[in-house]
Amino acid sequence: MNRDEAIDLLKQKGYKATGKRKDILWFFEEADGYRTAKDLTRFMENNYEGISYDTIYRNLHLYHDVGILEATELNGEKHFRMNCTKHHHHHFICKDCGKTKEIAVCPMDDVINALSNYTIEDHKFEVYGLCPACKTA
Amino acid sequence: MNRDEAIDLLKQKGYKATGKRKDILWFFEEADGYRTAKDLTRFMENNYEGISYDTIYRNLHLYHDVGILEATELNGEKHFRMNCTKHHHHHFICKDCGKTKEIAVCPMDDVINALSNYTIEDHKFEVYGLCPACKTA
DNA sequence: TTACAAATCGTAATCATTACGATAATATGA
DNA sequence: TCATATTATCGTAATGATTACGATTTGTAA
Repeated sequence: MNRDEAIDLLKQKGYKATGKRKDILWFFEEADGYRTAKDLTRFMENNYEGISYDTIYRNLHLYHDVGILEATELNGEKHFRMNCTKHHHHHFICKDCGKTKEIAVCPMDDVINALSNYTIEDHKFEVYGLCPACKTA
Repeated sequence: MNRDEAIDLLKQKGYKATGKRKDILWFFEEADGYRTAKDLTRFMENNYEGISYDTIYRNLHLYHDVGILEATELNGEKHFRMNCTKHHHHHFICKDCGKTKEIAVCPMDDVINALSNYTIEDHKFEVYGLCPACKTA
C-alpha cells in the first residue's frame, strides 16, 4: 500500500484526510520498515510542535484498524509499518534499522493438517537479525 | 524441563532455592502453558501475602536468563512458560487458556538459503487460536 | 459559507514493569 | 551448630508506553 491508496481508503471509509494524517503516511512510506510510536512522535514534532499523544496513538490505531498499517511487537514496544496487502507473506526484520525483507516461505499449509481439531485464528512468522547494510556498518 | 531439573540448575549456577522460587516453579509446571507476571502474582499472593513486585519480576527474569522459562509477547504483555529444551520446535498457543501444543514444522531451513547475505539471529513462529477444550467450552 | 461531525489539544490517568535502600533468609565453612 | 558473607525479599516509588477525556479547532458536504 502506498500513500495515495491509503488516503483513498481513508476517505472511502468516511475519515478525513488531514495534514497530520498525510504526514504520518509520508513518514511510514519513507521509513520502509518498522517504526515505533516514539519514532513517529519525534518526526511529527518537527512539523507540529506540541502534537498530542492522543493524535499519534489514535491515528496509529485507526491506520491499523483499516489495514493501512500492520503491527508487531519488538522488545516490548509496538512497531508499525505500511501494510503489504498484495499477497500473504512474512518478514525478515532488521534489529538495527527496522527495515524488512519479504520471505516467500509460509509454513502454514503443513501446520493446518497437524492441528485438525484446533481452531486456527492467526499466526506469526518472523526472522530477526541484521540486514546487509547494518551488518557491514 | 521440570521442577527438579530447574532447582538443580539454579543451585548449580549458585542461586538459592528458596520457598518462593520453588513455588514459582510449581506454578509454571502446573500451568502447562503461557502465563503473565500478573497470573503469577495472583497465585503467589495466596501463599505469601504482600509479596513484592521485585520478587516476581526478578525471578521471572532470572528463570528466563538461565533457561528455565521461555517468553513471548501476547497482547502487549510478556508471557512465560516452562522451557522445553529437549529439541527445537514451535508452538500453537490457545488464546483462551494459554496452553500450548508442539508444532513439528520449522521453516527455517528453507529461509536460511533465501537470506544468504543477512545475519540471522533469531526467529519466531507461533500459531494462535483455540485448543479443542476451549473450542467446545 | 455554514453547520456539524470528526480531529486535535493539553493534560492527567493507567498499567506493566523497573529500581532501590533497608531488612531478612540461605548456604557454607569453622 | 553457629557465624558470616552473600543472596533474596520487602516496601514503595519511579519510569515509560499507552490510554482517556473535556474543551477546542478543523475539514467536509450541502
